Amino acid sequence: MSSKKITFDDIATYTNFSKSTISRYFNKPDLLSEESQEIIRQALIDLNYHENKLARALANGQSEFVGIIIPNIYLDYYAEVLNQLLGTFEKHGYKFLVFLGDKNKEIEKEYIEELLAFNIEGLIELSHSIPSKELVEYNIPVITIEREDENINSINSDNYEGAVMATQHLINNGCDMLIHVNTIIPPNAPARKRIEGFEDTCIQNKVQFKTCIYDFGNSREETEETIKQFFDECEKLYSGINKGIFFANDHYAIKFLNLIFKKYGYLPDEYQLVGYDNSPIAQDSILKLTTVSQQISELTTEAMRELVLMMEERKKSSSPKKIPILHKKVKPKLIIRDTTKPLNNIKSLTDGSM
Amino acid sequence: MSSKKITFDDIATYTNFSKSTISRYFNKPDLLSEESQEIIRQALIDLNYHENKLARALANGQSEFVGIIIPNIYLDYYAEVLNQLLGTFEKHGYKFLVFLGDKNKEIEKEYIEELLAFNIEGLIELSHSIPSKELVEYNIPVITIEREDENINSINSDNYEGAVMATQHLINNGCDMLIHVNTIIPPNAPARKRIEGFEDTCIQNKVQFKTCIYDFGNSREETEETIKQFFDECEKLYSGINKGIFFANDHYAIKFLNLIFKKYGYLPDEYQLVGYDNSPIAQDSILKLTTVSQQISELTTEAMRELVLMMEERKKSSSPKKIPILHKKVKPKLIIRDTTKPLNNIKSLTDGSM
DNA sequence: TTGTATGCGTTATCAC
DNA sequence: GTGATAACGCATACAA
Repeated sequence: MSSKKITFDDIATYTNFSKSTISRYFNKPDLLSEESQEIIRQALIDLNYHENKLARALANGQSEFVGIIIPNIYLDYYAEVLNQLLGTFEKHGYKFLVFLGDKNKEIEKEYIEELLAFNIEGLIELSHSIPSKELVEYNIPVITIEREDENINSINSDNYEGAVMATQHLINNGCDMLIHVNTIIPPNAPARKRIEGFEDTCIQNKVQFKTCIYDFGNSREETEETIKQFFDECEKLYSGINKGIFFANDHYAIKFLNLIFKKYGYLPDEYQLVGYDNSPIAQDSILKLTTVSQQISELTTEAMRELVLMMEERKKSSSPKKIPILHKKVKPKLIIRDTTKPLNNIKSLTDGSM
Repeated sequence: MSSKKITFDDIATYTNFSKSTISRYFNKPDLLSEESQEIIRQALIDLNYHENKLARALANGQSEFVGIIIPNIYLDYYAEVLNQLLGTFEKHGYKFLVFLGDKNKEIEKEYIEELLAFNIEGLIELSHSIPSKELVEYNIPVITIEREDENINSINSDNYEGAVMATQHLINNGCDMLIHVNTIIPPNAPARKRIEGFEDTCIQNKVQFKTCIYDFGNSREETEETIKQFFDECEKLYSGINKGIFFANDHYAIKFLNLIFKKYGYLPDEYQLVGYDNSPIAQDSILKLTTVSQQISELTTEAMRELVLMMEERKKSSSPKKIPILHKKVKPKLIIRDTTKPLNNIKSLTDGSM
């Protein structure tokens, strides 16, 4: 039926206009008279025309594609980031070509080549394999989210601030011993700032603290085993002390919480837990977890805003125009739920105002 | 530096070959002599050539694009499906253009138009808005996953079988009262089969049962409230009876499990719970949940396999070739964990063999 | 084994 | 306001 492809040529013959006029109808309709527009409009319907954006992209150099390289989508954080990014189609009209990165640098570079072969107008990089120094060399608009970004534009959550808020909250609640549990983080990764934020806050408040860095392995089992060991150690070493534990993510915190519940059947006052990420799991657990939200929605909105700016800029002036590198930070939010509560002592009252 | 775009023309001049020969180097290299190949190979490096797949696609009609329309990515199930689908790039080489569907039919149809404008070779539809009858009319290879599929090729999890396995397991374990909790499911949706599978199995085994359909609302709060009411009812109506509860998904089951733990501090023998989906949460809960895995990996592998077949077929014969509609089912898997266990009575021993 | 000519469906540059 | 013509970068039928 409508199998044969209708092109501008067909419409031109049908309407007795030229190809150029048909093209103008789409790109600069104001140049056409009202009647001409109406004639073409009708012809499109009569002939059942469907646009070919490949041809368009080839001719004008604008693919409307944005590439995304993301480590995976089974982690809540990445899934939500991708979710939000894809949602911006309505606003900006860019289509997304998505690749799963983080295998190794070479493979990821092949992905970028593939994306470039389709003339992507911009790239959003969440994967960690390619140093920012090399990303710059592709000479296209790139924005990174939550990764090493020394030489390139980026949007990051303010990890330092997030850690400060979590730590201060635990201190305000009257914890006497602060513990931070984290995994091995690559140098330059923004998440490292959480450790600094934690330690600085403890020192400033003159409170006892300990930073525990573990290798959590690559499987659920290893992670659970590691948390279990940490739990046993806590029970043994800090029994009777009011502990405030700040975990690097919600999963570690929930695993810990489950161990506590299995042993006690409830969360003893001497334990206060704070997670990170505000993943769905933080609300599906036996007690709803106090956590730090990275404000993913703002993170992605900002990322797209900046990327669109860069892409627009590029269309106008072909002059490279050396703008200083942009590192934007999004302030996280402490979400207080049921795994932290003020202990009944003076400290928690005075700390807030001092 | 390497800003100017190198084309086949440049390579042709550089090597004293013609454009066609350069093209052949990429598409039918065997036709070239070894020396010619070597010369061109070197020229590509010297000139720093980068292929333009837009031009290629325009010329040969093969975009290498597959469109995906998926309701969202914050639900574990969809996130994992997308994760797996994107992972097939290594195997098949198709690039994925991803859209978030399920707003309404009109918008989703616009997405499809957009995808068609980029000459996608095939479409994977997970969203529910567009009836299969209308999907067929686009006249391109389409495969649906877990949705209404009357008029179109599809891959579905065998929901009936999944429900049977879950129910039979509860019966074998000695439950005297079977309950199935589900939400309001649109007609024709494959998930409906779970209800049938549950009820049929109960009837066959002559065991008491009840099917509870609730409107779980659109927010976490509403869902929790509904589960809470269901829990209270269970406690009141079926106290002392060995209940086997089969939930439509892991989230409902976990919410229920949390309520039990908050009340009792453990899972009493009179409760046995089975979820559905094998979401990550099933293993992060206070007790690891017995659940039915949809075998997402096989679901997506099969989907891509079939889609690739259809796409290949289409390239060869332009004859529409009426093949019968394919409805493939993937067998789910019962994953037994800590929320079910055989009760000590004869029943659990004999039931299996009868 | 390689070259010539034409087409893919648009946009862009002039010209009228 | 509108039209002719040359790009865009590659593929392919037909020659040689």
